[in-house]
Amino acid sequence: MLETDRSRSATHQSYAVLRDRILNGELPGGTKIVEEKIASELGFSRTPIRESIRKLEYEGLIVNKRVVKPTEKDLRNNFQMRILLEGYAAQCAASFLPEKDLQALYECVEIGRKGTTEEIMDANERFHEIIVRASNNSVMIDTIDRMQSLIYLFRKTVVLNQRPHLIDEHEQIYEAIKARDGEKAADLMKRHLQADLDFCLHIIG
Amino acid sequence: MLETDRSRSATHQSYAVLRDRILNGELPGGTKIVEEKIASELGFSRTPIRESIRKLEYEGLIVNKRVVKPTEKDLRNNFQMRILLEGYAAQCAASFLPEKDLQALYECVEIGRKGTTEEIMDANERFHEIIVRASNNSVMIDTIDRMQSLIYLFRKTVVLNQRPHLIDEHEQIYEAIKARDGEKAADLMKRHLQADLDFCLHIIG
DNA sequence: TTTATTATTTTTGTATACATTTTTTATTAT
DNA sequence: ATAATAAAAAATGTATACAAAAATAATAAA
Repeated sequence: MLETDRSRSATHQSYAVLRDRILNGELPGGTKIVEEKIASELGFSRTPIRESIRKLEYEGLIVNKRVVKPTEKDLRNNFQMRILLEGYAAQCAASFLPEKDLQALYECVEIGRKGTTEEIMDANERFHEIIVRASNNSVMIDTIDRMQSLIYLFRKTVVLNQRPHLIDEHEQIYEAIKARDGEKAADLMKRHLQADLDFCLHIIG
Repeated sequence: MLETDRSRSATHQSYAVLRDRILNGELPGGTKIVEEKIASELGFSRTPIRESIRKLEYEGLIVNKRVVKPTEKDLRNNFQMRILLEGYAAQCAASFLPEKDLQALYECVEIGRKGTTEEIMDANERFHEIIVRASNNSVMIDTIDRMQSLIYLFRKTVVLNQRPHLIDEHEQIYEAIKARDGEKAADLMKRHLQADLDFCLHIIG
């Protein structure tokens, strides 16, 4: 259904719409966000709009009342965080990951080889999510969650060019986790993210 | 001056007051936070109070409309994050830290030995802050900033018992940074935070 | 007494109005 | 024409009112 979902709060609805409009480029970086304008556009009052804007500010999608225009530095900063957190998470995964999740991880690799672009993107996201959850650390999970939007925003420009070896790297990480080799899993994950960053930087540079 | 500061917004004022009341124990863990009650208490309307509450929720000081009661798990999660981020920051500091900051770092160590309890606490906080800033990564800096309140809340119970070797450890970290030994600085920082965590857990356990 | 069910009250969510601040535009002086 | 200032407009911050939802208390049935 495409009509607005009356079962959720106005705040939640407007947040979701705004967020999507930013992520899909409908509201490009630099766009001024004016409460009243958004409010009348979406058919809500300013009050819930205000709250969604605040939430988007916390996620870094809105800065100074404008849609963020992430810099190369932002990209580096976010990836450096991911390298630290997901590296650690991969190590945890090697120690703790239950069989069920291990299978799910492998499915992501398989879809990465055979799926449609859409499916591949989902699978990649899921691959990382499973590993992050293995950290069993809600602070980390929430932090990475908050960073997702910004990273996605950047990735859009990159995503159509499928990066070579991406799935191979995932498979290697999967193998290391399966073999319960924490050191190796962490190291591979860090290299994987670094390569991803380098690829992004190369494309936009 | 103790009277409310009219130069700042109601949102900012109420945020600061609420935050402090939570941190100093005036609003102990588990206390139900009711917008209307706080509003009339502080002499503002619900609108700005609502916003401050949201902000405190993002910081983790309010959960489900109640003042957070951090668990041992929360403590561990937060410290694990700090170990990763501040370990990395210490490494950066060894590479990049300007002379001026290096001196400031040493002053923190000195105050740690000679100062009053109040001064020591401030110096300890500053010591870590200088190193975190050396990461030159705003995402990291902001993340650690957001975690401070929760950590402080927990620390309150521990802070009166001065932990042995704390200042010695700071000095060692300072020395490693001064010697531009990134590996060592990171390693010492990680051990330092782990020791801090263990001490906290021991006290509350 | 305990458990369901229904009133009642409290609290939150949202709309609206107005006050304050910020931004833009117009005007004047250099 | 440029910079400084004043006037106007726009946008945000805050208060208040009411509607919806959630929590609590009261009542009835098992």
